[in-house]
Amino acid sequence: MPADLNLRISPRTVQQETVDKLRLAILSGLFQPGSRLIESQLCAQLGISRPSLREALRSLEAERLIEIVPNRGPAVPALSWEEATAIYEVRELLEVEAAGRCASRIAAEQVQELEKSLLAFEEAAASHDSMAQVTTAADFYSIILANCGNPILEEVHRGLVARISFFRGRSMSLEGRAQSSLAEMREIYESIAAGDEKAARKASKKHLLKAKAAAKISMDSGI
Amino acid sequence: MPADLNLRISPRTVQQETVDKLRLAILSGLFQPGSRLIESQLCAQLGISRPSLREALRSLEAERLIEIVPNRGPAVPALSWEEATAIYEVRELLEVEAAGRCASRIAAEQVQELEKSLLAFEEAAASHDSMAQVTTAADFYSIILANCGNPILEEVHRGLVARISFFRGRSMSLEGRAQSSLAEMREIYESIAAGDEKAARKASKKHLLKAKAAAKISMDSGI
DNA sequence: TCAACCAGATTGTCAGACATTCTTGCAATC
DNA sequence: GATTGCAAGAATGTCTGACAATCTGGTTGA
Repeated sequence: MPADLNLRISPRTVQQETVDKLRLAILSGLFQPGSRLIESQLCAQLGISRPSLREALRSLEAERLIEIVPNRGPAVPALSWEEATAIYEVRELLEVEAAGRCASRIAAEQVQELEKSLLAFEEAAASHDSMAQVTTAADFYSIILANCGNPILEEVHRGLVARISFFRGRSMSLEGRAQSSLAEMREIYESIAAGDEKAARKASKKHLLKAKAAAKISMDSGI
Repeated sequence: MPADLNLRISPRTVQQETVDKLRLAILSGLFQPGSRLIESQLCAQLGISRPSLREALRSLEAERLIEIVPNRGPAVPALSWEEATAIYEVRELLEVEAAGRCASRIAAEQVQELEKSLLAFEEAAASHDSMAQVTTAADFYSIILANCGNPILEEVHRGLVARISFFRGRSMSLEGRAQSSLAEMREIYESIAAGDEKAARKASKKHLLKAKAAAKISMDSGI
């Protein structure tokens, strides 16, 4: 038996469930950026006590998914474009690296998985369900990140992407963005499948820059 | 008055104080990796209630400075070398980028500050106070990170460095490491002061690789 | 119109309680 | 002797209830 196999079964606690539910609510846009969260309301909605809720809120605060100002309580932060840009830049750094590493080390089995997720995105892109588009695109990336050989890279990346989920959802519903996104992702996939590290980096960088540009457009237009 | 100036004064809450104290205790090595933290003991030592403590612990858990296993409670994680390597790799990615950006955008005033911190490290390196060495070296980096123009890069970097503080302390007390570290840092400083982005990246990368190697040695020798 | 003020809402923090789970030492069994 | 089973104690997960400090919005008074 491998020594590092963690056999411990972790019972899901109330606080974990709460963190997951709230995180999902934020990422899916149920809580709009800028809106405040009222402890008593959330307790009632979730059917939990205040201490449990507050623990969950502290976790989300540390993840930067909410902000808690003393005596004002928690709120979903409204990202400025400067902050979003900074996140996109770091994300580029990580994602390009991950794509490159992934290309030179991914197993055949995972390549198939990656292809499958690309097809799933293709289907979503054909529809006009921007929620499904964001989800399937996220799956595609997470397979790449999971196969880059560095779990920290994956972890940090996930944290950053979560913080710009708002922009991702809006930019994906931009006219023609899903289709061009599909083309870029296919290029990434081809490079990785071919084991071409350099091409994978290049394709990944191109995709990121376009995604960022799309996010900028959607932000400027929408306000 | 600039619109983005945040004039809100934030009263420091019990939970913030607690997070800071505990974080410092972990970073300074007061709590050894692997050791478990007992809520009741910490409450008594810190003079706070259990709910406040638990909120603070959740924050630290989200920062990955402690691990909380359901029904077993919090503990300081003992980093494996694989995990440490992964962190060093991402840190390299971020730090090299930061050094490069810093070189091409830092103001003269900040260069002076950087020089001052280099001198402080020089002094610490001459002594044999490895605690002071780690602190002053951390100051040096944080000035670079603060001037790279990307606050997210800075934030993520700080989080990663915190998680390997244990290794940093040990490797710095390695024979001759402080002196060679000083030489590497001086090279970084010179490049940045000269505004030479490429050289700054190169020097920064070299420094990181050596730091990582030193950490490996200290780990292998010390168990 | 504007400033002061007051009531309600909300958060920060604590104390205490109890069920569940983990740990550990000891006894019993093979 | 090694292993299993059990029981007591310790520690955690969660809840209820409470109260002071702070914030918010509207009303009153100048």
